[in-house]
Amino acid sequence: MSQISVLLPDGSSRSLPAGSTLLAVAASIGPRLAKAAITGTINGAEADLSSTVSDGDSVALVTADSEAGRHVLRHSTAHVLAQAVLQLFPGAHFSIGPAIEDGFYYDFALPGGRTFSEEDLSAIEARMRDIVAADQPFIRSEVDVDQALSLFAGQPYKCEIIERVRGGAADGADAVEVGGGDTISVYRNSDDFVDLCRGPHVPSTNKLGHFALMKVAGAYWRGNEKGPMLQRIYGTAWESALALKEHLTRLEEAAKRDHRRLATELDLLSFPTELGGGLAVWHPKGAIVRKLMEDYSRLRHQQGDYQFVYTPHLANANLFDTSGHLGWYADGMYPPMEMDNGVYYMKPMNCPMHCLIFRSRQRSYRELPLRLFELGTVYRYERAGTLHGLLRIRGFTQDDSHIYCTEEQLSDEITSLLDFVISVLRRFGFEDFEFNLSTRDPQKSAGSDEIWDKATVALREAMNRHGVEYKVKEGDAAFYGPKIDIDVRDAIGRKWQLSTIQCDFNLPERFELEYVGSDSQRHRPIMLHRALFGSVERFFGVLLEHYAGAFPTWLAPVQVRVLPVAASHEQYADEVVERLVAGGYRVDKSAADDQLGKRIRTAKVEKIPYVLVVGDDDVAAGTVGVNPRGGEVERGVSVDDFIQRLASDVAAASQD
RNA sequence: GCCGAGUUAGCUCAGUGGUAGAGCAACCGCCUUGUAAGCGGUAGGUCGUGGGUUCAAUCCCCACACUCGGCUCCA
Repeated sequence: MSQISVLLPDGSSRSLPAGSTLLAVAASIGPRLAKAAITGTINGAEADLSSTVSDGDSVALVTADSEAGRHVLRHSTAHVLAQAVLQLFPGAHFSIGPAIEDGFYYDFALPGGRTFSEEDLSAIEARMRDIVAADQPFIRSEVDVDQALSLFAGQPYKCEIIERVRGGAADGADAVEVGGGDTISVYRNSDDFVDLCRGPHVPSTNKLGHFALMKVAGAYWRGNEKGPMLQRIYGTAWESALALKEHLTRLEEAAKRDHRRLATELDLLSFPTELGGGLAVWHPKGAIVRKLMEDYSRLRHQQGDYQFVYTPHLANANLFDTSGHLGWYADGMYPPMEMDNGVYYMKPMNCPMHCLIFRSRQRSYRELPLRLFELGTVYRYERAGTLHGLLRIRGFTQDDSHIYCTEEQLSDEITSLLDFVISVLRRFGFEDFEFNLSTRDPQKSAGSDEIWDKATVALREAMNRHGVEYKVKEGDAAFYGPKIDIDVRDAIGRKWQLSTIQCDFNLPERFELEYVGSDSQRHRPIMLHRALFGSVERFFGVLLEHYAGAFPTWLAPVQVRVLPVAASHEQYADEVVERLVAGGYRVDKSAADDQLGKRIRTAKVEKIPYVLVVGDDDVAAGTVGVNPRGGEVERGVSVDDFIQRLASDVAAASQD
């Protein structure tokens, strides 16, 4: 038998008999790898371990503890889920089941419109474990469209996917199922279960097992809300029991940070039913944090040469006709209010009003860039099922600015805005930023191609000049222009979209905005929409989760709590409180009605940055015992020293 | 808006076709406390709202509101 040679990732080559499989390559490297490998790549293309390699191929093996490996595990586990469901629910239809971040899902339609219950999930999971224990191989084969249609007769969703392959329209989720090309690949696990799939898959179900079914939810077939609603089962799968456990622990930790839970526990705000969905009331402790955030924002805008404006919450429908909002987004606006002199709407955005301010008198090029800033409260009629705590809300306040500038100023303005955004967000403890450029969706946009191109180029140029890397989201722009969205990573690595910088050639045209140039001629300004927090409410929610409720000292609702050890120390405690309050700090006292340990615990649960304990020693020496959040207790600190420490703590986090 | 699950004391949650319970919190006592829950007592609920079934509904049915998990949407 002739020998072939394959190239390994480390640059070495290995000689094997012709017709060897990827698994044989793994085995030739070592028995441990042969056991750990679940798939591989041949010349960069993903492949099953059973694939044969050819002379000169570059090959690599994929183990379960890599991102690619986990992806395969999850996809294979999704197949096991489908098999279990088809066995337990005769007549069930299955549609698609991809791997997703941390897990997988599979969509089904049950006979008679039945839905899955929690108990069903346990039964399905048990059946899945049987399938894993049965050590079923994943056997790949390729068929043509007609063979595929007969193989999946009685499975309308599968047949629809296959038909789309015939029509050459397979893409996205379909491609995951069938791959590209004329032939269709299928994977068979047993006599009664075969699924469309591009693969690759683990060689056998015994490579799986560290999974859990998480929840069941409705999902539209092909994501089309006019199409049928399927039943989606979500699961998670990992390479080891430990990795699975760690994932579940991470979920628990994230749940503890849930801003809705923290908002209630820390008495920050609430969503009274009487108020209506998606509307919040801010309690004193939430309101002070919000005020500090807003104060900081105002300070930075003032320093950044922005001009403050105020505009009303209501406007005549004519305004939103002019702006185009009624044309494009009437569905997202609160319904009209009929009044004797016309129809009024709650404002969904501040920009039309800022345009009116620009237009209120003649403008000179010497005034540009003109930066109008407002903490402007807007109302959007978000659909009932989309509301989500502070993150998706119907009444909210934008730290909104509209910048009017000349075409020549555009690039500089955007470049400096990028600095401004990053600088402000850093003050709130964010360090990781990701930039996205959203481009035009021809179906949902106003304005000419030329204008859009110009705006898109300006945004690209600015990011290139600034040296930030960015991703492009095709067709994700607002109707009036392309935008840069800025995502941040929070303390536990979750991604949040916060800031936005949007280029708009459209509104200046609609409002016929003009300035007088140095040539004495009238010109049309360009407009930038931008928000840093986005929505103050949403940003507050993100901050709550980011800090897990433990606001840094400069933002904490209560910065210091003074605890007299016993009633005899109350007077001294009051003196300490008075001194701190006089210094401008937010301080309170917990009287000696309860035992000290109890009061310390309460303060810790409230996540107060500093707990000061004062007793006999302190009264005698003019000191305090300092118990900082997350730090070591220190006795006998002079009040002056503590104030100094507090001042530097507050300053460190808030100064630029 | 769609699919599913929920809504019981301020909070977290038990519970039953015969008008309700715990822990924490609150309040009142006792304790006089040195770094994460001292002890005892009291009060607190039209069981989300409105209809219906029933001798009887917090429980079963319907509608609505709100919440949660997704889907869709997000200027």
